Amino acid sequence: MAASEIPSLSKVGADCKPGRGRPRSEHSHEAILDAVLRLLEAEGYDALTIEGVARQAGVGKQTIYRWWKCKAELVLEAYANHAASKTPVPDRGSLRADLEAFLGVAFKRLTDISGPIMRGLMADAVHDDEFREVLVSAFVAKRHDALRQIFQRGMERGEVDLAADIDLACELILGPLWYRLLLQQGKLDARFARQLTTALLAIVCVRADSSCERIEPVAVRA
Amino acid sequence: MAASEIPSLSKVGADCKPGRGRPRSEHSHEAILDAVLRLLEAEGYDALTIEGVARQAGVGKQTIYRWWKCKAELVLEAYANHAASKTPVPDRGSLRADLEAFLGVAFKRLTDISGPIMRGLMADAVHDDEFREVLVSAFVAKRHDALRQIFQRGMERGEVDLAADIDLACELILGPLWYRLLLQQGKLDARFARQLTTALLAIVCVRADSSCERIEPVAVRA
Amino acid sequence: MAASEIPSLSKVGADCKPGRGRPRSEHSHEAILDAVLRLLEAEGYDALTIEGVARQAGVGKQTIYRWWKCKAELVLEAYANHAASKTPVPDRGSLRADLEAFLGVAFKRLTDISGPIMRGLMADAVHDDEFREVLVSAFVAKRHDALRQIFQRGMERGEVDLAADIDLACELILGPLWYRLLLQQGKLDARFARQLTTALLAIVCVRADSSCERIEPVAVRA
Amino acid sequence: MAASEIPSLSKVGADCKPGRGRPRSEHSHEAILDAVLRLLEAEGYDALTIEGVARQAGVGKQTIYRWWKCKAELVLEAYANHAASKTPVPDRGSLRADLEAFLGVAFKRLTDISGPIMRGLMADAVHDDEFREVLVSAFVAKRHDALRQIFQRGMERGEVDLAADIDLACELILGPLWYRLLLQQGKLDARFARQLTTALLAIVCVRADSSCERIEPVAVRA
DNA sequence: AAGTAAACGAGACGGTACGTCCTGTCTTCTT
DNA sequence: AAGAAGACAGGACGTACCGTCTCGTTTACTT
Repeated sequence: MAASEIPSLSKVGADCKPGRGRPRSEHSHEAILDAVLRLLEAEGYDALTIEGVARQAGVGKQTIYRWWKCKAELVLEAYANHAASKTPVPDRGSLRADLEAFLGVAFKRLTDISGPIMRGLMADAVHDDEFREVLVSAFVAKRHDALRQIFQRGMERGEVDLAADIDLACELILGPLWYRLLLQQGKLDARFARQLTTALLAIVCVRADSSCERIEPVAVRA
Repeated sequence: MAASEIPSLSKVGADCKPGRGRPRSEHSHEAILDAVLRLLEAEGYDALTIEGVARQAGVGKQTIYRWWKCKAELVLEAYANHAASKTPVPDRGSLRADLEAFLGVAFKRLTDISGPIMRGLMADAVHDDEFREVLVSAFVAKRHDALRQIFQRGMERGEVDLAADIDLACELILGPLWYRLLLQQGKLDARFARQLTTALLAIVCVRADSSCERIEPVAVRA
Repeated sequence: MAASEIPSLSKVGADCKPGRGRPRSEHSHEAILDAVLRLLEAEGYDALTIEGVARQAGVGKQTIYRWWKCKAELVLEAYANHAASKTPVPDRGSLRADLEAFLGVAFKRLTDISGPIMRGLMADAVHDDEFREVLVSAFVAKRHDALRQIFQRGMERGEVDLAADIDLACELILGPLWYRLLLQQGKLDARFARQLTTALLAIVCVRADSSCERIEPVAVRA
Repeated sequence: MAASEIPSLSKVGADCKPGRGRPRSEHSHEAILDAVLRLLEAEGYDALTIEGVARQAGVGKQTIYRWWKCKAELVLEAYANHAASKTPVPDRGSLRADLEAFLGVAFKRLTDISGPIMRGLMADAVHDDEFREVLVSAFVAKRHDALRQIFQRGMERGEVDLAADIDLACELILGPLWYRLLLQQGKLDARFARQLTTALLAIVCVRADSSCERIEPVAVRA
C-alpha cells in the first residue's frame, strides 16, 4: 500500500481543494504529528492532551482543532503515518503458516510499541461514535481485510471449505486478540498465536479429508 | 443470589469493623447508588460525574470518595446490585443448547440495557489498571467461569474432547462478543449466537465420531 | 455638509495617491461601512468584531486592516459618515436660547441612537492613545468648537463677560454631559439642558447688570 | 469611615453566612488582591487578566470567579482596600478652601497613581451595566457625597444659596474632572482646581451680597 | 452523662484541560 | 497593487470536574 494512499486522516475526505486562501501549512502539520509521537512515547496516551500537543508543536490550538476532531483522531493519524499499516500478508504456502505469520507480526507490534496506543484508541472509540467509525474504517477494517485475504487464499488452495464464513472467522481471531489486549488477561505470544490458528483451522477447514488433521491432529487440545 | 453475595464493592474487602465512630449511613449508600442508576439512564455513562452523583444524591462528594475509588467502581456496584449478575446456567441437555441459551441471555441483556454501561466500564478499565482488576474479578471472570461450567458439563456428557482447552474456548466466545459490543460492528443477535456456538462446537467436540456433525453438519458454513 | 468634507477617516491623511496597482475598491469600502452600521444596530458596539464585519461585508480581514487601525476607527468613520456631525448652530438670538438649542439637539441624538456608540468609542479611546487623539480631533473637538462659537456669539452680543474663560465653560458643559452619558446616572433631557444652561450663564455672564437675572432670576436654584 | 465598613466588595452583599461548608480562605483572598495590585503596577490595567492574577496569586481561576464577576470588580476591591477611599473632607473654614482642598487631593491621587486605574474601571463600566452600578455605588457616589457634604457645609455657613441645586453642582465638578481624565485633554492641576472652584462659587453662592466677590472678584475669567 | 471518633452535608480550594473566540499577520490565487 | 479567502501563532475567555481540604453537625460506641 503506497504511502500516498494514507496521506492524511485529518479533515477526513476533505481532499484539499486547490482553491483560495492560504494553503495548509505542511510544516505545522508535521510539527503536530511529531509532537504527538514524542508525547505518546514520553507520557503515554492518557496523559496526551490537545493543549500539550499545541504547546510541544509550537502551534495554536485552533490549528489542531481545524484539522482534527479529537485527540484520538490525531493519534490515529500520527500513528498510522508512522507505522503505516504495513500489512504485506505474504503467501507462506499454507493457511496455518499465513495465519501464524500474520498473528506473529501483529502480536509483536502490539506487545512492543503500539499496544498502549491501540488500547487508548479503542477506549476513546467507545465513547465517541464518530471516531469509532473512523477507527474502524481506517484501521480495524484493514486488519479484517488482511485476514480475509489470508482465508481467501486458503480457500483457493483448497484448504478452506468453500462454504466457510470467512468474516466470522476473522472475528474469531480479532475478538480474542482485542479481548486479551484490552483486559491484559493473558499474553499475546507465539503460543496464543498457535492456539488461535489451530482453533480456526478446526472451524474453517475442509472436513472428511485430512487437510486439517494432516497439519495438526487435535486442534485446540492442550 | 442472596444480597450478601455482593454485599458491596465499595471499600472492597473492608468489612466494616463495628468499631467506633458514626457508622456508615445506609441511607446515603442507597441514595448514591440510586442516583447513579438514575443518571446512567438519563444521561449515559460518559456524562456521569462524581460531582453529579453527589448533587443528585444530596450527598457530599467526600462521602463518595470515602467508599469508592472512581466512577467506574461506583457504576459497577450500582449495576451489579441492580441486575445482579444472575447467571443460573441451567442444564439444557446438550452443549449446543447450553451455549445458545447462555449467549441468548447475555446478548439480550447487552442489547437491551447494559450494553452502554459495559462499554463504558470496559473503556475505563483500559486506563485504570486497578479498576481493570476489579472489573475482571467481579464481572468478566464470572462470565468466563459460567462458560467454563458449560463446557465442563459438555465434557462430562462426552460431547467435548477431554483434551480440549476450555479456557481458550471461553476466550473464543467472549472475545468476539466484546469485539462486537465495543466496535458496534454487527449485532448481538440469535444468528450470531448460533454462529458462535457452531464454531465452538467444531473446535472442542470429539472428532472422528459424529457427535458434532449430528447436531449440525457443517458448522460455520453459510 | 458635503460628503467630501469627511471623505474618509480611513488611513487618515493618506489621500490615496493615484499610484500604481489596483485602486482601492469603493465597493468594498461601502460594504464594510454598511456592515458596521448593520452590526452596530443588530448587536451593539461591544459585540462588533473586525472578523464579524469582514464576514458580514464579504470582505477579507486584511482589506479592513489595510485601511483602519482598529474597530473604533472603523465605527467612527461609519458613524460619522452616517449621522455626519451636522452641527449647524444657528443663531437663536440669545446665549440661553443658543445653548439650550445646542444641548437639545445633542441630547436628542445621544438618547435616540448614538448614545451606545459614543459610549463605546469613549471606552475604546481610554485604552488606545492613538485612537483617543483621532476621536478628539474628529469628534469631541468639533463639539467643543461649536460651543465655543456659541459663547463667542454671546460675547459679541455683550451677554458674556469679555474676560470669561470660554474653553472652561465648554468643559463645564461637555464634562457633565459625558459624565451622565457614561455613568447613565441621570437623564439627558430638557431639564438637564436648562439646568446646565442656567449654571453656565451664571458663570460667564456680565455681572452687576441684570443681563443674567433678566433671563432667569435664580440660576441653578430649584 | 472605618476600614471595617468596606471589608469586601466581593460577592457584594453576600455577608458570608457563618454557615456550612469550608469557609472562604482569607489567605487566598489576600493573595489575589495582592497579585492584582502587583500586576496593576507592573503591567497596567489593560494588561491585567483573570488568568494572570490566578497564576500570580497561586490560585485556581474558579476561586476568582467564585467571588468576583469580572476583572473590573476585582480591581475595584483591590484598589478600594488599598487606598480605601480616605475621604476626610476636613472643614477648612470656607467653601472655597474646602473645594480646593478636596480637588487638590483628588487630582493628586489621580495624577500620581490611580489615574490609569480609574480610567480602566470607567471604560469597563461602559460595557458592563452590572459593574457600572457597583462602581457608582462603591466609588463615584462616595465622591459625590463628599462634595455634597462640602456644599452643605457652605450652606450652613451662609455661603451657599439655600435654593442652590447641590447635586447639579457636584456634577459640574465631577463631570469636567472625568472629562479631562478620560480624554487626557488638559491637566488635573492646581490651576484647574482653582478654575473649577471659582466657577462653582459663581453658581451656588448667595447673590447680591459680596460673599463670592469678596473671595475672588471675577470668577472664571482668565 | 460526658467524651471520643468517625461519618456526614456542604462547599471552598488548587489544578488542569476543555473548546471557543478574536487578534493581527501571513500566504495563496484572482482580478 | 488590491482584494477575497482563509490558515496561522497566540492568548484569554469562562466552564467543568477532579480529588483534597476544612468547616460545623450528627450519631454511634466507649469511658
